[in-house]
Amino acid sequence: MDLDVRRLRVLHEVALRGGVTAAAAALHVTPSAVSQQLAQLAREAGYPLVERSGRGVVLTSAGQVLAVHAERILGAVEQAVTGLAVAHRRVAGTVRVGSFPSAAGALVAPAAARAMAAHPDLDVRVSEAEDEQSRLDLRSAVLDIAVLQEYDHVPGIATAELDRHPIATDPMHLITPSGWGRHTGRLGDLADVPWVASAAYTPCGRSTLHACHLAGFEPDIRHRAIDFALTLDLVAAGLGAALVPGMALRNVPAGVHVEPLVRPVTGRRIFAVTRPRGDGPVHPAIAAVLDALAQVRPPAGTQTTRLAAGVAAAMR
Amino acid sequence: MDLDVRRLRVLHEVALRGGVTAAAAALHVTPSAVSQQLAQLAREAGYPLVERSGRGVVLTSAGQVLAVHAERILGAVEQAVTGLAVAHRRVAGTVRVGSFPSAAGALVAPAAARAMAAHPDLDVRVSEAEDEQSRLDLRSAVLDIAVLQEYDHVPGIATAELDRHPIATDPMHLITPSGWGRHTGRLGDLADVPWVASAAYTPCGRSTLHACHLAGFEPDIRHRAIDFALTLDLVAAGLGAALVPGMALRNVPAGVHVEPLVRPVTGRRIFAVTRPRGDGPVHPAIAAVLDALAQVRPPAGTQTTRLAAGVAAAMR
DNA sequence: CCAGCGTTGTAGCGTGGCTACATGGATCTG
DNA sequence: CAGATCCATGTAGCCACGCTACAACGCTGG
Repeated sequence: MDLDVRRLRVLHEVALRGGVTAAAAALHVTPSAVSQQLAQLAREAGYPLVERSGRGVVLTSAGQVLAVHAERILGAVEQAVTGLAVAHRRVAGTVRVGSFPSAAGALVAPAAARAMAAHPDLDVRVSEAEDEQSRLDLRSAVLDIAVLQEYDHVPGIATAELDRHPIATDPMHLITPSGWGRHTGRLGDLADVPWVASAAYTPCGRSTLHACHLAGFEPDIRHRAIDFALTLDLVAAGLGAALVPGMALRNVPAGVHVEPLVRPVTGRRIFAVTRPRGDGPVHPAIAAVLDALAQVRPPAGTQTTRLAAGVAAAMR
Repeated sequence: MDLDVRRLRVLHEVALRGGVTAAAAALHVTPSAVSQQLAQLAREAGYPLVERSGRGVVLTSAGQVLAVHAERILGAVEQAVTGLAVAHRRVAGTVRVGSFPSAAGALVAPAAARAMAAHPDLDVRVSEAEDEQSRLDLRSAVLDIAVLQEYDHVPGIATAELDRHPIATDPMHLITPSGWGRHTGRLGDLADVPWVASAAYTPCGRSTLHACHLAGFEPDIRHRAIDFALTLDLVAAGLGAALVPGMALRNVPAGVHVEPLVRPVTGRRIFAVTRPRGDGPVHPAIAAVLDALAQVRPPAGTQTTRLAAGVAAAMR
């Protein structure tokens, strides 16, 4: 009984994505192929692994057990590949990095360029995605590094069982139309103005709300943006004040006043996660990108604090 | 890059057996198939894994690294199967036990019968083999349990990186033709008689020699046996004295006097080894056989001491 | 230097996995 | 409550991969 890795990857993907169709999409095959592989794996394992539930499927207890082991096995395979690269001290190959939008341009793009310049055989690929999708893609080896964020006082994404590499802290800034002239840096002084915020389902939107509550008022949110560029434009148009992380302040349009938020001080932590490597080494190519991420200086105009200390050390 | 388990098993086998042909034999395929799989694996890994050396091949450094990881991966796969069986508390399947000759009949056969009687879905298969071959077959998953021996003062087989389960200690006995009448139990009193010993390359043969040296004399070894039955027949024929472990004394022919060796006291330890399971559980079927091995009472006439204590505990 | 062993290439066959399509069950909607 | 939709699973057929059998080649030991 030999439990092919290919099949185990299928099971893992079904467990991760919650269905045959989603797993098939992630694996770039048809649902039929996934279904057949699952059936074959169940035959080999001796127990049914999934059972139908409504429109979809759920894992049986055997399926859950095997899925957990599958992730370990896939990890062991990855460690073998890493072992080969480490033995040859070769920084080469493709590293796929997923990042939430505002860090993708400000942090990941320069880090990718820096890493590729330093290592000619290294190929870094960046993809912009929301945190949760990055996390899933990381676990299913679509990505090698996920750059995630965690706002103060807002529950972050679950990163247990993933390796965490701090990159930077990014304090919130208060932006107001220049014409207002109310530049105290204190949130409480802006309780009576209209607000611009990120969408309610985003951690930034939740963070804004929480910060206002800390300052003792309920913000009158008139406009909702997804992209920080729109937030800036709305503020530039005089339609309200907003709270944005420093990294979003690379290209501030005219008519916007920026100041650090001094009361209450709040912000977000930016960090990278990788698949757990146990007690083994990090793949040299991934280590090179993590290094570049830790060392990149955010573009002028941002107020982000680097956290290079310890990151390079943590990688080896 | 996905490194199929099947291929990794091929590499592992080549590393273990030291050649393509030997690995092919162990895997029940032709050498050509092994060679092709190896070439394919090298292509996937990105490095050559073997290089020709004289008539055979040796692993490159990359090959060695990958072989080590291969064993871990194969272990992880086995732990997955074990996890399924444990989750269903099902003592079923085939357990292959390899044993050195004298324990195979005295210990393993009754243990196998006992285990199969207790668990109807359990299939135990016994094969007699020398320690070193059992060890190799255990590591390449041809066997699930290897029953090995270790004589006092004789270097035993390397069992590092294998899980060890003590079964019994087996003290040496002095056997002499009945007619001699020299029954002191002391080796030193038999310095001037002819001897029968096991072949020089066997640990028992070496043990006999060492015991005589401890007693201060060089034995005059006239006859060499492989099987203890022949040893007994030679002694029964009056051709010499011999030193044999208690377990070999199940069917003592007429004309042989048996007494425990009291000076010097020496013997062998009998133990089972299994593939390392890390911090995971033992497969229920294997645990059942280990349990039976620990609990079996050696047939009447032997002088073996059971070591049941702690074995059952160690298994869970 | 030849015989033999061991590994590697090549042709051909069989197995197995994939796609495309069809089927069947469950949920949502008008 | 029926039709639409979504999701998983069977079926047929094609393609790719791995195996065997056979041949060739290199090294070693007598």
